[in-house]
Amino acid sequence: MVASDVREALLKATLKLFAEMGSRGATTRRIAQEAGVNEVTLFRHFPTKETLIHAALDAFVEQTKYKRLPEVPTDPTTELTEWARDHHTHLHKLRSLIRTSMGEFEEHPEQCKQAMCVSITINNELTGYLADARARGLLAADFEPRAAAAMLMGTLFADAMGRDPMPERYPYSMKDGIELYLGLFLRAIGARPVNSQCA
Amino acid sequence: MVASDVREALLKATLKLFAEMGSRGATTRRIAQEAGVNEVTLFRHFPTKETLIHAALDAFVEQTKYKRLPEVPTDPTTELTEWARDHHTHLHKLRSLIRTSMGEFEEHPEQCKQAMCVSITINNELTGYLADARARGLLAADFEPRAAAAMLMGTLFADAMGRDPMPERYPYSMKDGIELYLGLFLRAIGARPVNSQCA
DNA sequence: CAAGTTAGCAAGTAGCTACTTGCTTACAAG
DNA sequence: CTTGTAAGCAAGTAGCTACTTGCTAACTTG
Repeated sequence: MVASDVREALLKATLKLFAEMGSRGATTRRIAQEAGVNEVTLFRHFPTKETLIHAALDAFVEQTKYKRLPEVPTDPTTELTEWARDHHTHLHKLRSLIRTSMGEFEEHPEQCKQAMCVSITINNELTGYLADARARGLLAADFEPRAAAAMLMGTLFADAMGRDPMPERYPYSMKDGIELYLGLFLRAIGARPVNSQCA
Repeated sequence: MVASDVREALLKATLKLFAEMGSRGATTRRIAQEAGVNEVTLFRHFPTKETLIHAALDAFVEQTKYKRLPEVPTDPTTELTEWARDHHTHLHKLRSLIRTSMGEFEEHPEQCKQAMCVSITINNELTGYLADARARGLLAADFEPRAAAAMLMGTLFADAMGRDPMPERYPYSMKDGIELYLGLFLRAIGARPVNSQCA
């Protein structure tokens, strides 16, 4: 086993255990065992547990890929629906990690911010897209792109985080939910609805 | 000090420390110190730490009060705006506790559900209100109340949870945010907007 | 073949964890 | 005044925590 393999195995194991039980629960013993290496080896690669967790989150953020919105908006209804589906899938896959990171905000604010920085980028991109589409006359003229972005992302976020703790609140499927949310959202921002009665 | 005072102090201290550092971080030693009692006294009142945390969350849920929507909807714009303001304040006050509980879902799902049960009730109430208002012709006829409720609550939830870890995403004040969200939401569900151009 | 690197292993550090035991003190009710 | 209850305190349990030390085995590279 090459040194870089050990390092990678440790980062992967750390991310998994961190998502499952937080930084207190992800003990060096458990991480080493999950990675299949000796605990001493862990400390030869990372001086402290804190360093290891930081590196694991860093590596995770760096390798994260997300679907980008088109630079030039042409069909908000289609483009936003497709984007929302992808973003929700992304959030749902990472729900444990996100919940754990946010849950540790009080104790480790920097660590939490580190994990959340991707969503800030995505939020900015969505805001920019909405502003562009509005400027091009594809949407209503009188809405605030930042708030609309917060609304769509917040809705998807809450759905992805809340589905397993509160299934009663989400009786419809993820797929149906996104369609329903998008229907409402598109009407809110004045996009061309499928059955337009008004504009 | 009466026995019930000790019990209450322990429950209060437990809730505070649990919100700050989760069930692993809220050690019996710290809880006892925060409550101003001896650690042995803690175990005389609660056989295990688990029991104590459960009781603390139980007491919290029981004493939680929230603003109710009117049973008969008459003015959705005003009523929902007022409700949203109150609900957001409520979420924001409890953000640490909510984040921590959700962060521990993987390890303690029942404990998480216990803390989240209030929001299920609130969600049902909002859904009912929207359905009633729609049936009375105060809103558009073609939206899904469950999805709309999830959207409004999700937006407020994400705002309240995300404001301190990601201030960049919420450059506007809480008060302004709610107004912006409500403007969008009311248009989505076809409520009488303040400056109507269409219906 | 020699030298350096990397890992495993056994053991040990000091400190924290939930929880227990035995004894003492304070107070309130009969 | 006596009795029961609730609390404090000191000490101890067994086990886990991050992290260290010293030594050995395997592999790679010059």
